[in-house]
Amino acid sequence: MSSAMNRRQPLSEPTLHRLPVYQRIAREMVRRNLVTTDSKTLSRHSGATPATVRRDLSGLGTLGTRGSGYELTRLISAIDDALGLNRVYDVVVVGMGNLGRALVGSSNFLIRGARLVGVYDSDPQVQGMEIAGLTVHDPAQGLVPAQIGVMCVPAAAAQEVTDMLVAANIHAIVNFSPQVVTYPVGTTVRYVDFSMELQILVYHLINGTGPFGGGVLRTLGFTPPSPRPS
Amino acid sequence: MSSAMNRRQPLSEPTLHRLPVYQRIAREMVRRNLVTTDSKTLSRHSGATPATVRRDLSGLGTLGTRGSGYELTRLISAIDDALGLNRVYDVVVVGMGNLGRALVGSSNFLIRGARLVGVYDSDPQVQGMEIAGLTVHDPAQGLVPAQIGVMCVPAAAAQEVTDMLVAANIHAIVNFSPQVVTYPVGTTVRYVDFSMELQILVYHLINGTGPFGGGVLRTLGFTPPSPRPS
DNA sequence: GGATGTGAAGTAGTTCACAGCC
DNA sequence: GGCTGTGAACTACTTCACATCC
Repeated sequence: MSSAMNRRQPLSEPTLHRLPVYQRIAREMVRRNLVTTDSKTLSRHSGATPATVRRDLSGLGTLGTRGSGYELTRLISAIDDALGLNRVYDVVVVGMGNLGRALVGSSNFLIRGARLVGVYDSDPQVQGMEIAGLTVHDPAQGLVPAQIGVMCVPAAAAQEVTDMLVAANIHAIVNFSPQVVTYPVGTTVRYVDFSMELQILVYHLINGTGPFGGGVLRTLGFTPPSPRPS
Repeated sequence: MSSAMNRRQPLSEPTLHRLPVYQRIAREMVRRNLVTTDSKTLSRHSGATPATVRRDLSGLGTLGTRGSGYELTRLISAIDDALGLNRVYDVVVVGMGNLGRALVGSSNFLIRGARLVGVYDSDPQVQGMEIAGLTVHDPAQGLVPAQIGVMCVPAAAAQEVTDMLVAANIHAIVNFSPQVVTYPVGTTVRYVDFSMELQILVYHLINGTGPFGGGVLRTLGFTPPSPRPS
């Protein structure tokens, strides 16, 4: 039913980042027993303009109905499809401090298709504990095969853990450490940085962007790469 | 010394989101006893092109030296200045589960200028505990005055807590709950969503964007607003 | 020589506005 | 009537390329 690989032109980066938002809204609507929606409603809830919503969604193939709008279940599965959420991916999480536990415990972290296959911590006190149905192991002892690695370790350990992940053939990494790490070409690292959110919010607060400046808040979060420093 | 308010044209959104990245890199360099850097080096570590780095930084006033580059301390304080990090802001955090604790415990969450003034949880078991030097209180009993509110509560409580924050006159909110909330015009909400990072990573993984597609990974994280649903 | 800062050119993303379909 | 989907216009961002200054 769901063939993820109908070769359309790749989604633009901004579109790619709005799709999960639309999906969340659509899921919420389903929860409220709604059946359809339209670009204007999605616009109000997402902050994108109706035209942008339509442009984004039209990139997923023909899924709206002129005159009435979008069927929610169809919309949700089309976005799943576009993002590849109908495929199964194995995820390991390294670092079982508060953040690591918060992540694996959060129902929304493991999205459709993502399967938690390993949890690690270098602290012997934590090793052996059962978290999210898995036993915590020492990452230095080797990692279970996976496609995605998540790092929730202190900044000081970030580079070392990155190297471990790369050595374990895991080339897609989400880094929650406030640390720029280096990695070989062919590896992807996404940085997630809480303090950045605060910084941006403070800026908007001072400059009146966001609340004022047009009514609708529009924000983009930038996260960096870093191929091969010296 | 630091006058944040030299009225330049407001920073563009993409620039605004790269500045913290440059700053992090600069801080790391200072830690390694370096004194200056240049746009090419910042480019390598940030993933932006050298031209983009220069354009971004030139917006902060004249701070580079032709022929040699940027002095790190000057660069850091210029970014602080532009983002308003030299001003003091009061922050409250609602929700002291794993995530809330991880946040207030993380040294990088409270950036320069941000001051944690209140921590809250609706669980009586948690109330009274000392976390990050503060006693946890029941948010329903009222919140201490602050400029910024951070929500680390379950999705089901997100709307209620948003209303509390707004009632307490806190109009800048960071929402870590996977829940789209509604709020009055004049309030800013930034959504931070972990699962979104995974979704985007999965997309890049499938489509070969990022690792391939040009060598350097470039990613943008989009976070939504939502003014007034029905 | 070498790196910044910036007009000018190029590219990407957004918004308009309307034809097409329900 | 209403709402989608999309060429065309517009706006914003990025990149080039070079004059400028150390």
